[in-house]
Amino acid sequence: MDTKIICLAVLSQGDATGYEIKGAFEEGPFSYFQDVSFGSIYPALTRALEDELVSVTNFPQAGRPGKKVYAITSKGRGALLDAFAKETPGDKVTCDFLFKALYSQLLGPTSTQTMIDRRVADLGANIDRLENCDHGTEEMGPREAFVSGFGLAIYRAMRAYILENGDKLVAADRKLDHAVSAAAAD
Amino acid sequence: MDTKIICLAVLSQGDATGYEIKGAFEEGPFSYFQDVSFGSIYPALTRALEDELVSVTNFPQAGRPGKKVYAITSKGRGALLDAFAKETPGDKVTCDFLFKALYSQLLGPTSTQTMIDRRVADLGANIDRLENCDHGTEEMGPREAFVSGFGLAIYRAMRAYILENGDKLVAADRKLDHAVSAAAAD
DNA sequence: TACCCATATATCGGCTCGATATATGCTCGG
DNA sequence: CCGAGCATATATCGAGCCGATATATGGGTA
Repeated sequence: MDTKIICLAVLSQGDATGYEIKGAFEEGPFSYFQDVSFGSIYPALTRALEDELVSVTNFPQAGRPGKKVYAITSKGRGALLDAFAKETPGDKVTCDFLFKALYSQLLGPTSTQTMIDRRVADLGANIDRLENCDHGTEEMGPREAFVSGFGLAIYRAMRAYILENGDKLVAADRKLDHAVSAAAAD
Repeated sequence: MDTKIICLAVLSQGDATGYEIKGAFEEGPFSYFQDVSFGSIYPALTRALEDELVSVTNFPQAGRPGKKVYAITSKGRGALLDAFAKETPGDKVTCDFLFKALYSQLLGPTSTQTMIDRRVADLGANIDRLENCDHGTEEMGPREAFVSGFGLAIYRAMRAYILENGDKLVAADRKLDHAVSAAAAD
């Protein structure tokens, strides 16, 4: 999703600084599907300001760099609604693990097994985080619960699949290893 | 995954042109988790050539632009192995649908329902494609089967979750709608 | 015949990420 | 009691990526 739209969406629920916009996604249950870097946010806010989609108020602070609190304008609200009305591109599971799996013969059976174990552990950590988040501190609305539950369901499905089929990947690499050894013995 | 590494990985299984490297991912069962654009491939191949990770052979063709067939070098093989040995960043489910779901009050119940229906249909199409691919034409090795099966499992989990919980999202938007109407009536 | 598609390479603008710079107060461990 | 590191807060830069566009032409289809 376009950084400009992310900013507008956050601002539609209340004024915020660039720092706070990043904070809305970098931790909490939503970091699994969306994150934004400062290198995107600040230029995006500047562009949005030029297009009059947002307005700024400066709050100089002693010592620290002054806060710049952004607010969405009615033009910005229109742009946000337009973007939401447009059709969304399909989902994408971006995952280096899958790419490596496709070429696991480069790793060999031992490293492949290590990679699988690491991925399962990683997914477990993510699942724990989302589960605890669920019972967590502040009240979670139905939308937040839906998105967080979605992540939980996907992560569980990933782990289950890897746990069930990972050995086939290792077996393929082991078979190739034997074939190479046999050829070398000739 | 770095485009340079994608190119090297494809070339490790045989010489290819830039056009063929793109073809390896843009269709077939692997497009769901990885794709590369020409705008990335050609510059990446040029850089790899400068770093002596690949070599080229030119095949001028009558009429058409000449094919440039790339081959991986031993230095390139080393770089590929290094990249595979490094730890991978965790998976990411990039999905505009989830972002919109988080802010579905901007859409209202009707549009939210439409969005959900469209997403379910879309996922169904993807599932069909992966299922048919599975029984498909050419022989699929265990690695290809693993990756393709992974996609199938994830898409099914997504669809199941949305089918089961989508109504909660719509209900939240409907409730808000009523509240707004009541406030307007005051 | 006209049009679009497949083959094939290449570049450009705009955008994104990750790293880095700047500036300061607060907290925690040694 | 002092320094390290972290939280707050903005901003910029280089490298790389995506999508669109340009170029060139043979083959198939309406």
